[in-house]
Amino acid sequence: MARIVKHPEQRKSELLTCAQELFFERGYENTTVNDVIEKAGVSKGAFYHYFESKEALLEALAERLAREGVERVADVLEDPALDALSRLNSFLAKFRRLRMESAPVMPGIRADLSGGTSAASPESAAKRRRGHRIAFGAVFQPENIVLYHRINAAVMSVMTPVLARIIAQGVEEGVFHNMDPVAVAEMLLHLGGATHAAVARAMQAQTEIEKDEAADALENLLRLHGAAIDRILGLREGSIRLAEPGYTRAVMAARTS
Amino acid sequence: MARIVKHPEQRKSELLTCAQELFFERGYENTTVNDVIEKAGVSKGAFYHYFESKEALLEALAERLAREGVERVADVLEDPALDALSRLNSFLAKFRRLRMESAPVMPGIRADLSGGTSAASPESAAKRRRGHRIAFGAVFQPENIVLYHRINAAVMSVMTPVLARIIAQGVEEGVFHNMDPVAVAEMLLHLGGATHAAVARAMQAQTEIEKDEAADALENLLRLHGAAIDRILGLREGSIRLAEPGYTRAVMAARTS
DNA sequence: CTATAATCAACCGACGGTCGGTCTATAGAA
DNA sequence: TTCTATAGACCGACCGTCGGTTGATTATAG
Repeated sequence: MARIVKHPEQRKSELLTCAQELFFERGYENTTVNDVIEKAGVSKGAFYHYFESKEALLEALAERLAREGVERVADVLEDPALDALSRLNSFLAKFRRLRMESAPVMPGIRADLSGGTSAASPESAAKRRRGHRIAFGAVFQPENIVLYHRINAAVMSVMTPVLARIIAQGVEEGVFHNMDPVAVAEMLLHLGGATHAAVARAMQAQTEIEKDEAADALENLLRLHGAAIDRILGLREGSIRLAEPGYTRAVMAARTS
Repeated sequence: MARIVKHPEQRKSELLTCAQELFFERGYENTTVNDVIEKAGVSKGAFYHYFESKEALLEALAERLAREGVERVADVLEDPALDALSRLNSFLAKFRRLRMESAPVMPGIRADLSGGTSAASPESAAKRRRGHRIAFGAVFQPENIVLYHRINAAVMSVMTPVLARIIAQGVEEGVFHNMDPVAVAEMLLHLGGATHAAVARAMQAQTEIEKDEAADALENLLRLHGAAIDRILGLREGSIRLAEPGYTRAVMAARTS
């Protein structure tokens, strides 16, 4: 076969992108290395030139997603005008959005970048992020625990210090009342896991009526989680707002199947 | 080979037990079906007579462990003398103990029931529970996310309603101040996930000094988690006691490697 | 400055070994 | 006999290896 040489970085990135799409569509276990190299238009040898194993590929993907995640919340961290509470609220909002966007499918958009050659085109981070939204929401399917938990672990480990800094700011400002920002950060992120479970449940909804109910339930739950965070941080009830009303429903409506 | 026929229930149980030991020692992925049937002294055919797939085996194991888990906390649920707070405290203590016991290895005990024939002897639940303590603590190794999360999911789904009932009692008694017991139960159990992560970290400790520090850190964290639960439930600080002082250290000391 | 050799990363794809799962046959219970 | 439990040879998918190739880059000679 014709030999195509590319910048190593780009190749690696393409492989990751193909893997990401396939993993999100079919799940990690149901995707073979051959699937990935076929989609990327690369040989076995090339693949194993870049990644030690299929596992390593997953790990690298998790890391990349985690990095992209922090990039997306970077602005709320850097804005010096924000007090701790608003910073935390913005952070949580962005974080939740991040979570949900890796789930739903925007129907119809899929056609314009599927196919084996998509990887050949130059890749912007923005384009890859589109890939997220297009994915089949497999992260929420039960068969994909591995995929989800790997990504989640990576995201948590980069997000913990970030969140901890915000909390530390709050403690310094005297608005948050707790010790050990890092531990509290971990707890809040683990609570995010509870949210994930709830989102997964909501995603199971089939009929319109079920979806409506699920969306309501989810928003209620988010309010409750918000209240829990209020209490953990020693804030007035209602300080943390996890649920912008209607957002949940909007996201769910955009989802296919 | 000689054909040995047993009560289906017992066979199934033996297969589960062998699988449990192997999974805990080597992890799910690193255990082959052949390993399991060899240890159990059974043919491939027999195995696939009882379980549709390797996956199904894992699922069944997770279910059994979850069932055994509720059995072990059943008494604190049924004791009518307990008020909600003491019940919750006992529940959390037992639950935490459950978590930790599936991790450490009691050195030296291992010899007396290892080997391929152990499965042939009659099995009491008590003996199987010993198996827990004997396991290599692989549940805390990073390569065993699958194993851990499957078990955890099963345990959570049976524990949620149980915990919810306790919380509901507390709300009725007017000592807990929050709504939706089920959602709160889920949150508390997810917090348990944070504990797990911390335990996993503590388990990494190698030298005696490191272990000591890790034990201290872990107890601090448990106190913090306790405080968080206090706040979520609207209790006086110190009502929930997750860390019996010294217990953490004792458990860690009992662990090999 | 050009030509050529040497080097090395990037890439190819056939092949091997492992392992989950299937299938046919049969022993024993009812 | 019939049905369930058991045996174990066999199949095929799939991860990873390995020996080899290509082409860009750099060193060296002319």
